[in-house]
Amino acid sequence: MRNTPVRRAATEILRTSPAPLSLQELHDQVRKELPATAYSTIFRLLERLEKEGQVDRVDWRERGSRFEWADRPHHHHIVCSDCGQTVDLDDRDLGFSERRIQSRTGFRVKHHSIELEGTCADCQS
Amino acid sequence: MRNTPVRRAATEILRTSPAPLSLQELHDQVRKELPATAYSTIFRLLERLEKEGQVDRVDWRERGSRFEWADRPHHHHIVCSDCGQTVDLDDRDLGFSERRIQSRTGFRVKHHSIELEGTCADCQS
DNA sequence: TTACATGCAAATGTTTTGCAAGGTT
DNA sequence: AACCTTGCAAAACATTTGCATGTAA
Repeated sequence: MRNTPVRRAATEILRTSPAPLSLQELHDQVRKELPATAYSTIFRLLERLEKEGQVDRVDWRERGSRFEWADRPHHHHIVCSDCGQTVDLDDRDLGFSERRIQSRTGFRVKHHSIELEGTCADCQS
Repeated sequence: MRNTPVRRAATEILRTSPAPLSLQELHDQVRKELPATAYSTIFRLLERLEKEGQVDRVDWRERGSRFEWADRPHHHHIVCSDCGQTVDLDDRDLGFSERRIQSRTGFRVKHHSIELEGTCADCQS
């Protein structure tokens, strides 16, 4: 993959983002530095990064697809519906085990997607 | 809600479907009985049934939004990626507890969405 | 008769693609 | 120079809405 300005900017933004970004959000942020950047360029970049496994896609019902840099191990998210704060959760936090599912259903589990929504401690007061 | 042919057909199909249906699939099935039925009619019907809580929406990453009759209690799904067979799972099956999340994160959990994909026992052989 | 439901067509919104021009190696 | 990337525009899809007509109550 060639080292171009758009790619440098986009990957830097993705790497340092505290929460997964939508295509639109990433495009907006890249354009702050490189205003001429096309939406389709970001589309193709994310498509490619996802295919190569450098970026993971997260699907939230109401918030659409979002992307995050794939440097952290497997995890899920809980998002605050008031302020948007996102916290990562791993399978252990969730009590999730593919083995348990396998023994209950006979299915061999390939993927699982778990997304939670709630109110963070700050927004509860 | 008025008792019309389209609604009778659509609700009967939804009620008896073994797995959640997409808008497109429901439209196709309704048209087997009522060929003139418009896509937008099914769109509006689902929109309304969901709003009234008679139908639940399920979001699968690659399979899009699907709808199921809301007569069963809260549950999730595991789908066979080979044959499409869908099995329901409840929170107990998954080891899931909102209380645990709450104590680990401080978040008060409002919703959670869990979708699994795998290979069913039949397709493993 | 009245108000809701439907079919049709078009508007919106989103995701994807084709292609010529420009940039990286 | 060769090939990959990009911007632009349009295509392909999917979702949603407006409106005149049909139909249940």
